[in-house]
Amino acid sequence: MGFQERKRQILKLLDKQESMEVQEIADALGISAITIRRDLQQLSEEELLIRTHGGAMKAPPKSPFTAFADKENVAVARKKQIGKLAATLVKPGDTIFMDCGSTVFTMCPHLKHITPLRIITNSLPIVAAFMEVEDIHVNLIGGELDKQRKAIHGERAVKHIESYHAAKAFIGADGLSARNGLTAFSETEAGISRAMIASANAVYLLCDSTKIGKDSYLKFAPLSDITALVTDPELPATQAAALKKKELKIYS
Amino acid sequence: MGFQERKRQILKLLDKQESMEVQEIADALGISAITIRRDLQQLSEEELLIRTHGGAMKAPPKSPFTAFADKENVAVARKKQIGKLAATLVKPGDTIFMDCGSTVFTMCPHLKHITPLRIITNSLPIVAAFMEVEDIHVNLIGGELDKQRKAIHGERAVKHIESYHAAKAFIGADGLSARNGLTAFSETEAGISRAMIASANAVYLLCDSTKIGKDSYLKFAPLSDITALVTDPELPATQAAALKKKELKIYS
DNA sequence: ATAGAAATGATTATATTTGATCGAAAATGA
DNA sequence: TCATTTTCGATCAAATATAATCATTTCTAT
Repeated sequence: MGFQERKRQILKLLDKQESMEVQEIADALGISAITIRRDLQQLSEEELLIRTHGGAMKAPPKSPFTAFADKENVAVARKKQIGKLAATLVKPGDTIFMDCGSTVFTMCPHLKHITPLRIITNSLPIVAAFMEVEDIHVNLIGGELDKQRKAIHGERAVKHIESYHAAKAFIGADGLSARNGLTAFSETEAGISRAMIASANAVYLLCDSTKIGKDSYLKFAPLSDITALVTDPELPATQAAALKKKELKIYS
Repeated sequence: MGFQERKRQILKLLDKQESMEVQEIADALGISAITIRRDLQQLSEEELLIRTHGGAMKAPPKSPFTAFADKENVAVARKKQIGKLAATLVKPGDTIFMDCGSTVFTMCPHLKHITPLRIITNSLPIVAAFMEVEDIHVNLIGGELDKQRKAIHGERAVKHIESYHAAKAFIGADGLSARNGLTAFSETEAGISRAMIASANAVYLLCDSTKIGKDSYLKFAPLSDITALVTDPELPATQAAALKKKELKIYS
């Protein structure tokens, strides 16, 4: 068994075990502890795991192109549910806006068979997701690359969106409340969302229940701007009631 | 069994096995280990697998952005030379256009330390290449996604380029001759190149020697539009002379 | 058919990798 | 705090893989 192969094995073991001791790994692979130590050193230099005294721990998930940053990894299951549900609102032949949030991204796997479809987006992970899909046409919004969010932002991007029209827009938000409507962390992202809202017939807000009833710092759109909220079933009844009172339609 | 056939077989084996040792492959194909080693070296240069001490591993699934189509794999070494040379023309603080050709792409590794830098491009592989580079600012041209070329094309993309200005443009071509100037296969790509030429102070054409003296079907720019040609040292003297006669500067 | 080119295989010298040993450093428990 | 135990890092020797060189075979074009 070669060097690289062993590295893979170690990582695979760690994937299940969360953390392991040197001797434990050595026994599992039938190889001397000193060699395992060398491997661990290299792997930790590559930041594929965390070296500890006597062993190693699983590395915090790295973000390649398609992955999202750490903060996004909360409530993954909930987001996936939302993505699946939101995808049912899309029909073959639609033209849709999709913004760069991680919740919106979870729609992608469910969209692949709703063809033909035209997607206008500023999100690079979304572009990557449809790279191999024949009948989905992608229009990528141009502008400044935001490396952290893996998306395109800026004034030019807003202009770009304004020159298009779509039947439906799927957007995210960092907070949603009956009182303050849609709120966001980031000014630039909010600008994109606003532009999409303005250019779409129907606007669907994808927002998991943990964000509902909470406000982020920037108000960027009133509740009346959105056609419906798509969320998960764990939305507390009191929150649901408050939103319905404002005549907001809710899918969950 | 020919050389190409063997390569295919090796890749097929690896597809199932995840990783194999040299001797293992040699036995499976009934061929000497030394030859397998040579094959593996070539295959790893083409990035179709990962060479390890004692064997090889399946190539990691390429990110949908970084991979180029197969036809690009010809003349890899030549292209890399050109990329390295062209990168020396870039200075810290520059704003540059880069088009979506594979030759232009080879500049990327050499640009990572020329900072700060501002790159305006329609190429997704280039965007991916600089995703993790702090001091390189990327402006992605917006428009229709061309999945095959992993680039953005279309009328909107041309408009986008026209609204910017850059000190230098680095572009490719499918053919170059003293008689017909720059030629291309694809109408849409030619449109992008033309727009970049029009909005840059200096235009550098990156073109490997196999394409020089040949014409593709669409003439898209005269020789006088380009500041200099960057090519490899294998350019035949007769071709070089013909181009120099037209007052074209050549780096090789 | 034959010369030249390319691919393959064998051999040897060089590189890497592996495992062992031992002194130094770090963790553990009183 | 100190002593004990464990782990770590460096150096060395053995095993193994590789690169380089050359001879042989196979293919190609005339």
